[in-house]
Amino acid sequence: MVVDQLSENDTDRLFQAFSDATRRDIVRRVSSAPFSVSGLAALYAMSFAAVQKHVAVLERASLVTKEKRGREQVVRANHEGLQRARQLLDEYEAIWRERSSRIADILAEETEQLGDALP
Amino acid sequence: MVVDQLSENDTDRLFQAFSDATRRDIVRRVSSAPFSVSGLAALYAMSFAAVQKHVAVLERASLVTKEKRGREQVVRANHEGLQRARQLLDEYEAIWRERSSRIADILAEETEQLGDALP
DNA sequence: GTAATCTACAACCAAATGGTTGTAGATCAG
DNA sequence: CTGATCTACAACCATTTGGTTGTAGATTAC
Repeated sequence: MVVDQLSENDTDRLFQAFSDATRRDIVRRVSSAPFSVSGLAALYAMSFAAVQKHVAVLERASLVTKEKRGREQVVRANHEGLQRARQLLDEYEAIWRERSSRIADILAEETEQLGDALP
Repeated sequence: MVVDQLSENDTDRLFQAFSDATRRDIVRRVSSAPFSVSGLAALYAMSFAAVQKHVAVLERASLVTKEKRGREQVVRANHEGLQRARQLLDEYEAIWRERSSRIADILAEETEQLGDALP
């Protein structure tokens, strides 16, 4: 499926975006209030251009949006990316739980047989 | 309460580990059943050494464990890493929801005032 | 015992990543 | 109008990443 192939790349970008402490901090900040790019840049010990790149990475990952507002660019949280990331991890959790419960079933069965064998 | 103090580097590694399609597939596979490293390697169009490295990345991220079993190395899902990742995303979600509800409150207040102004 | 299998690890390579500086175009303030 | 501010983007650099091949040590199978 072409859709899946494309979304694999999207997923790569999504988790890649989360794999940097500065970017995670930007996500937190803009999740509670909008920031301009320069407003964000003022928060970190790195150049404006570096922060600009981090924001671009987050935008490509659908974790933030940018909106031109006069000469500023307003950065806001984009819930879409976060939602997708959470959903993916939920799927892995579901797979894990399924195996967990299969194991639990087997243990219960063994316990039952043990119960049969003992008076 | 300081339940799980996760260093920024640990978090980097965690999400970095998820940012590759092969590694995500390995996580899914070993979540439903244990695999040897060579058993995993047989699934992908890349060298054994490449898969070995992917498994090592997942192990450092606490997403899988390896256990020597004869000459094989059995790879299993490690729920710890997945849980941490989910918890982190839950925190971002909480921050976002908080802002969301603040905005909803403001809108409700405005609607109320509008109601007061209109007969 | 010998051969096949499984793993570890080193050395190497191309591409991506995260940072820098510098330049230039818009927009706003006084 | 002029200067300050905000952004975009290019060029460059060091390090990391994801892959390769090759070698060597255990363990298992016959």
